[in-house]
Amino acid sequence: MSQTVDRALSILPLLAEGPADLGQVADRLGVHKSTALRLLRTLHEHGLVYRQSDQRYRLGARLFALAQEAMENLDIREIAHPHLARLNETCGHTVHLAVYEEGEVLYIDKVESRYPVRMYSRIGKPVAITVAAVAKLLLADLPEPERRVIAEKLDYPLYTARSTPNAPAFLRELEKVREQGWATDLGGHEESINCAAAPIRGADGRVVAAMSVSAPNVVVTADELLTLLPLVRRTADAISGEYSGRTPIKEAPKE
Amino acid sequence: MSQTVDRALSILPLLAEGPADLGQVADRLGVHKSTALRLLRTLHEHGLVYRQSDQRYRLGARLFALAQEAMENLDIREIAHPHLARLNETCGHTVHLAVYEEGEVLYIDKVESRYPVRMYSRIGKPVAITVAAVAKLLLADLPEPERRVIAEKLDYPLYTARSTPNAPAFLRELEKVREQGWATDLGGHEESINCAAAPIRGADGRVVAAMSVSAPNVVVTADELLTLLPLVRRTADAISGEYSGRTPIKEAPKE
DNA sequence: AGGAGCGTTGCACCTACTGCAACGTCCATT
DNA sequence: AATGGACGTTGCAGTAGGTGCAACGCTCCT
Repeated sequence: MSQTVDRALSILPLLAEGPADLGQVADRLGVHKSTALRLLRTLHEHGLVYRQSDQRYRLGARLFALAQEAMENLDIREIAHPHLARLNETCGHTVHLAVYEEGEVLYIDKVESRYPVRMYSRIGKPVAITVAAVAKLLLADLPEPERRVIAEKLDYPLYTARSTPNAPAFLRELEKVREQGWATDLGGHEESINCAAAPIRGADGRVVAAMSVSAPNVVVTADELLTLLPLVRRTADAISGEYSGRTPIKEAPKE
Repeated sequence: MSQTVDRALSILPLLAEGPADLGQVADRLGVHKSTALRLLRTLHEHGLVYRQSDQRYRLGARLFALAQEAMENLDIREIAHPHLARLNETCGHTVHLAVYEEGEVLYIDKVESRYPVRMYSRIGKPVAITVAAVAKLLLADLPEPERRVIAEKLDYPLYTARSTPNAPAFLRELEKVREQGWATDLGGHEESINCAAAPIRGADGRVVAAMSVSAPNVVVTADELLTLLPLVRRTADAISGEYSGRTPIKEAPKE
């Protein structure tokens, strides 16, 4: 491990606490002022550190730019796929991955069931937004006013007797889903199909995608499917972790 | 300037473009694989890079956290946000908040009219500094010699026929903006988009941020947008008042 | 089973990082 | 106005430690 880089990077969390001048940085790093100066200069050239008008150092704007660009280039699908495949190996059912985009919920990945009886769905196709378990999770995470606006605008087709009938019922369901952190669709879209879904969250805690397992009654009952929920949630959490770059940080660098 | 740190930091923008393996990083840095490995390891220990399951490297969670903290230290943003949101409620258009830092102008907040969900999506991106209304305001407030130096160094891309063509034109525009206390961008960046902007000032009268409303021609004409100018200026003044009235002291949490 | 590609490690060399001390500048104090 | 102190900055000599090389181990593909 590189000492110089290590020291330089140690400056960042230090500055995250608030602005500091050269002396303070040098002290807390345990190095000579001149050394700290050179490190700060290098950080500065890369825009990670900003020198405010009173000459003290602060975290710089390039940090946003980097984080922002990294977000954009992150492909949930790519990251999630191995997890989805593994889940499918374990339970055998169809696994879906979906995102919310401009008023629609879209399937962006799918691993087919090993059983001969499969549910129909297509990647890229908008899902039945008022009933699908993944849709509930994605909408439940939106700010309340927006949820309301969307709910009012939607149609509520009665696919089955258990379909969500209207906006108030939908909003109530969303509230419930939001609180419990998972969702189901028990025959709300097609009479014989049940789903259990869990949210995938980004570094900021917001829901960026949702995943589900689906199976028809003829293969497993709704109750049996629900026993998979912990597994689904664990898988979703694993994807969240990887997506947000959450490293099991070791508390190494003290002395 | 420290070579080692310089190399290490050069990895970050490289990874922001997308995941890369050791060989790719080493090649693009122009160093031996073993060197790149050690740099990456150090970055990894600090959580700035993350190693995904396929062993490729990516920017890590710590970077997002730091960006977040850096952003939170900008208390203008906190103060301004409710005002921006209210303005957005009133006029329905996109509202931006931007600051100047180290030769760049960056959006630090945005309220999007149509897709409030994606409101963080472009924050952190440098703006088109030669044409954006907020950029003109922020640069116009710099001391004259500094303005000139910056203006000389800039590129003047012709996004549209109305883009600022060169340094003299830009300096003239800045002078005008400085005197009138507001700025516009009428199709200078994208043909169909107009903006009207106003400055936010600190207690000492210096411009600390700038805000704007933007709307495409298809929604409102440039003239109609300009009728919002008084409202934008009043909002900016309200933020200025609140910002300068408050003690901008951020206490360090330890010691 | 063999080979290619990639990450990893130990090592010797010498780059370039470090701490020191001296200098410049700004500000507060006398 | 003069002086002292605090802080940032720079040139320099010594050596800590970063670098590239080459060899090794692993996994995956043929």
